[in-house]
Amino acid sequence: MTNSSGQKKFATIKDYILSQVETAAWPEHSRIPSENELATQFAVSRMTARRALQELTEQGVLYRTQGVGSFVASPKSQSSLLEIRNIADEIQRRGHFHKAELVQLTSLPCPAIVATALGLSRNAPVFFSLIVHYENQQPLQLEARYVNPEQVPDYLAQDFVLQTPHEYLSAVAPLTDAEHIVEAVLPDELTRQHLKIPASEPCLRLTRRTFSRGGAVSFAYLTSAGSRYRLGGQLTIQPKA
Amino acid sequence: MTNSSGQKKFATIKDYILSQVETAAWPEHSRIPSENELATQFAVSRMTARRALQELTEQGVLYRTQGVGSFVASPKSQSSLLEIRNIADEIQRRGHFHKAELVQLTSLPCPAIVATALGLSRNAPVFFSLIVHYENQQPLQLEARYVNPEQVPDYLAQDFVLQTPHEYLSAVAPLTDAEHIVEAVLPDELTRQHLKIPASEPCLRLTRRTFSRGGAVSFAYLTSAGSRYRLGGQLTIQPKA
DNA sequence: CTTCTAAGCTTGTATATACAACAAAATTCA
DNA sequence: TGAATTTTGTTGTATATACAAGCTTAGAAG
Repeated sequence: MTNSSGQKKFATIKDYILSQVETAAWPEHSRIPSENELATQFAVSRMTARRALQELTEQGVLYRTQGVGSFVASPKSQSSLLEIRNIADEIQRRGHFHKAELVQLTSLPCPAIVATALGLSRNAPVFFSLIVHYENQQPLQLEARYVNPEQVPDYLAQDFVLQTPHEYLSAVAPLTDAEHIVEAVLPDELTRQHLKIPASEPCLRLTRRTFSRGGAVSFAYLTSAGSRYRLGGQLTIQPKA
Repeated sequence: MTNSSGQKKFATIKDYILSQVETAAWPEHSRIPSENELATQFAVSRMTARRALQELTEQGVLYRTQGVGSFVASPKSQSSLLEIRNIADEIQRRGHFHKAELVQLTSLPCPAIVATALGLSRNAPVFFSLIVHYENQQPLQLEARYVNPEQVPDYLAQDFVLQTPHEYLSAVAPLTDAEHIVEAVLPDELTRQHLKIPASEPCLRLTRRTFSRGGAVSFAYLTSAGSRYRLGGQLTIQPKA
């Protein structure tokens, strides 16, 4: 079921398409290879190639028309997406006490709860980033973040750049313009996958909503494996000096 | 490709599942028929039944676990943040001024995290309560709490001045999905002075901000010394080892 | 009793095939 | 020329099959 790198086949094709789109090798609104062409190129069945195209369509990367083809969707977000990716690199480069890895960065139609939280219309494009945080070489937290694309500059300047998830928990300043909710949940599929925990292991999930004068800016989930992240562990983190 | 009504087959199955969920014929967190069972029941292939289940999972109606089955998701989990916010607004509007008011919601099957914390068996009935704390006639804290039913009398007698307006709750919102609203921080100066605790002692801080379209309307928070705060003990997650 | 193993279920991935629905291009026909 | 028709290629739906991956339970082994 997997290729030489252990990755699933449809995921390999997704990565390929994403790289073509992000590097603008396939420009906006350009027609991309058909299901059959991709299937031939990657030596998979059409249904496998189709799955890659379909998931990217659901994530807002592509749009497809029956009888016509598949096309690269509005990359208005893509320049900003690259910005966020650079910032994730910056977090890692600065050598905070934990390592962060950006595993997914896409623009996707707004889920209902995010639309409500951010005051966006349903299915409006929203930035979605997925970051795995490590401590002691072990995946510790999974951060899913939804960002209002139109407010990215403010968001970057005020909030995102220099703050680590630990600082989210300990710093007081953001409290004046943010809501925090910590809840105990069972891990969703993404969390299970990235933290490598069983479905039955309870997690702590931090939900954070950030506001600017213009309104809600971001909506983030930060999920931590319960067995690795005791509440006491959170409390020992030093506050921002 | 379509059935007698011209509807697509997977859509027919989706509608069926949705009707079962919406009428609570299949209650929350209950296991629903497997892919093969649905395929047999509707005389379709497993992949068609699978598509119905998959799309409903993506929509948050179901959740699925490999090797186990498909289950009815809790719709409240997607909107609980807003429901809690509405309750806070409603409490403030109605002008309740008690030191601590227990607004009991329901008894729930014990989530895994609570089972771990309280030492109950999984899915055993547990008391879920929502407690509002007031100070200086201002709403100060909104607290979600799980209680071991067998310990409720002691709990009531020892800790709180309580009122239980069931009718109020039924009028406001049925909050059947549990949320813990608590944040872990180190104490600030004010907290240290009033609680007489060292700076290194962890605290639980709850924050509550209420917004209208014009901006922030109210802000409520409560910081409690972790060692004195009963909820902290309940929420502490023990490592597996 | 505990621990390990195997069976039997579940969902997840992948293949090969077939036909339907649709749109654009090519062809035919007036 | 211009309109109607056919062809071609695309995505959409559906089936049947196979194996992988994961969880639970039953039973064997110690």
